[in-house]
Amino acid sequence: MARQRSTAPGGSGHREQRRATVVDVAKHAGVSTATVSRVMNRNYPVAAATRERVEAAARELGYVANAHARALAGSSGRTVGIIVSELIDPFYAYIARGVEREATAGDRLCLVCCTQGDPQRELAFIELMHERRADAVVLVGGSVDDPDYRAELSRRAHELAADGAKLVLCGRPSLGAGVPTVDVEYDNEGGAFAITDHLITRGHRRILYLGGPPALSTARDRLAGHRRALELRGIERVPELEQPGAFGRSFGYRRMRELLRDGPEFTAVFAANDIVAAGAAQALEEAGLRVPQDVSLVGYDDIPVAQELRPRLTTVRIPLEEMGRQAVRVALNGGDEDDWRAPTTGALRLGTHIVVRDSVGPPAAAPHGRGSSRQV
Amino acid sequence: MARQRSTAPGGSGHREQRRATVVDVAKHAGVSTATVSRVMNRNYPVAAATRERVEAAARELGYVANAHARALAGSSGRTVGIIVSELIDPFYAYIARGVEREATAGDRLCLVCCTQGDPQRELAFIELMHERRADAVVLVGGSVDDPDYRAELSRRAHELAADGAKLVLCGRPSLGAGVPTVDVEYDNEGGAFAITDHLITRGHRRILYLGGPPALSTARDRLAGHRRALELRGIERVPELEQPGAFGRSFGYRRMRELLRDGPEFTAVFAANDIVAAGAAQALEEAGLRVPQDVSLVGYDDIPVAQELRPRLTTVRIPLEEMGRQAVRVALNGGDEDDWRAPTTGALRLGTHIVVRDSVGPPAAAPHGRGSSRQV
DNA sequence: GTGAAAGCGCTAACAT
DNA sequence: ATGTTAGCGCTTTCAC
Repeated sequence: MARQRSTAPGGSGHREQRRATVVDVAKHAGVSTATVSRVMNRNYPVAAATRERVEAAARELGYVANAHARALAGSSGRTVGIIVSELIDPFYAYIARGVEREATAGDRLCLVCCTQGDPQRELAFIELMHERRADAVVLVGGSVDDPDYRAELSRRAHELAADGAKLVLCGRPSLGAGVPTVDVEYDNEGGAFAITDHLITRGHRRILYLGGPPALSTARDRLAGHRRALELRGIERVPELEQPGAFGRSFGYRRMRELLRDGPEFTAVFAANDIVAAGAAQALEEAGLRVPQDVSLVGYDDIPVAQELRPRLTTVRIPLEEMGRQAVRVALNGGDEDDWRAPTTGALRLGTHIVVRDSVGPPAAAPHGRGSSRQV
Repeated sequence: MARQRSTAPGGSGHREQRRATVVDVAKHAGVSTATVSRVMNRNYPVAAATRERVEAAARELGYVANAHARALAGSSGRTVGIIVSELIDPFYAYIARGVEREATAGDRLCLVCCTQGDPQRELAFIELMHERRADAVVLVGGSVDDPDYRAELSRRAHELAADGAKLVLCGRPSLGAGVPTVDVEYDNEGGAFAITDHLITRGHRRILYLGGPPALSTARDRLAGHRRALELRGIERVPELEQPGAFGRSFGYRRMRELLRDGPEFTAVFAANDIVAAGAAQALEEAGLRVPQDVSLVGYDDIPVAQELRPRLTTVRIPLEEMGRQAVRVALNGGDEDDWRAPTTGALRLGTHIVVRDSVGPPAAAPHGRGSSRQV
């Protein structure tokens, strides 16, 4: 569908309202298009009087620059793309906020896409953003570990790089040394280690690890940190105490409920993220179990719901918004068309730390689980 | 700054990698650019064999279409813009989700901007999106009622319309009959009326209305609904029971705390939204007041936190995501360059309904407030 | 300080 | 079914 091209001159003296262009403005102001351009971009010496006239003409004609023509003619697309799996998930929303703010700060607009967890869609969106000549495409959150997928992603990264744009991996593992990406990560494994250790320090030995798709890098790293902490303290790993699954609230609720019925004994649960923790908390509540008296509970991410739960959730804080900011910051400044090493590759790893609130206590005298006495 | 024209990655014998264009692909495939275009857009008869060759050439050259050139040459920008005040606020996030999904469904990409509540920024973003030739610009959430601002907004609406694009007002009052906008609203006033009536029906007479910037249309409408319910039931309006303010959690918390210390008596609280309710809930909790035994509490929006609070919050549900969807749906289909009445103006009003959960009970024997006995 | 003109990469008539 | 050829609206040397 084309912009209205407006037919005909009509009989009346009205000129058809075709959108005004530089040419119109130039004519109207009695200058050349070059001058109009210079005025609009205010980046070139132009006589005050001339500028005044041009601006007046533009205003009068309701001139609105065409960003496409502008982008085509040379300068960058002034765009940053961000791809998340779900906008309403606070984890992604906070990162998106960081990206949006930094993009705006860098005088760019932000293209946003939601994959709903579909890697195929992710790839397609990268392509679309590349077509829009985005200066950077930020890929947020854990990724699956399919070789074909990684290969495709790498290919896209190269294509983008060939075009002077950057693919930013935010909170997911690097694609390897040869692939021109910018990596902005956080210490997933470390955070999980720290909070598990926190639990152990409080005396817990039987800790239930709950949630997180085993296929997602994020979830895998958290589980790895958890295991390392156990190992370091010489605590035997009990397979039934590892219950990965999904990252949603309903998973936390349902699985916890099942486990409460016929799962192993445990005195604490480490939910793979705060959302899962919220679900688990509900199951615990409905089972008449108190947190932290009967069972301790911790999460990961420190999104707002962590403070809304009762008791308030002890969890791992990630500098979400900061990650988003850094992602675009290094992508935009890290390779300013300077001829550094060919594809500018950056890496950044932000720290995490645990936030202690009220959901952890010493282990209950009678640990919870199959065959234990249940209070109801 | 131009696309990097530079050296190819690796030291091997690569030739200078300028981004491939239709011309390159055409040459490489031994066809004309027109054919390449037809293949890429798969919307025109092309011999299978030819198509095959072209596709191969494109793949081989790593051809990525230039969306700007494409947009310039005729077709639309394939873009929908959305402007919200804050992405991490679930109210906006859900609407944004609807917009994004519908945009994607309509084969468009989504430009997102956050104003952080600044009307000036809002205007600026509209302009930017117009420059990008967005097919629709969705403005989400309440607005201030400044005449100059409305005038500016109207001007932008006209400019957009002149360009075949639509300004969509989502959850905010129309700009008037003369202005070419698409309006997608929900029944703010009605929801407030309903939930206040719910409280009254349970026996409450002294209801505290808490939060919401008086300058925002959203907040004003909610307060209006509240007042109408009171009036209809013949309940006298007590000025001190109306405590507008902000839409944030901290406002709810602080003001509630102050009010608990030296405010008027009340048996129920109607928070202007769920976030404010969450803050109020905390203040209540800290004061040793139980909900709903000592005081009832309701909110507005029905965002996820409403289910996370204990007791679960009774509130007003708004079809947030649906609004977002409709916003782009009517904007995109409502005026398909057909020559209907000049500027296609649409309007849509979605319903709200209250969701009863556990935060409302009958009034406490001893109403809460200044001079009342407080349990601690 | 300002103008003229050559593209940027693509699509869409219009030919063939 | 495929090729030719104008532009789309803007920026940007290069002259003046």
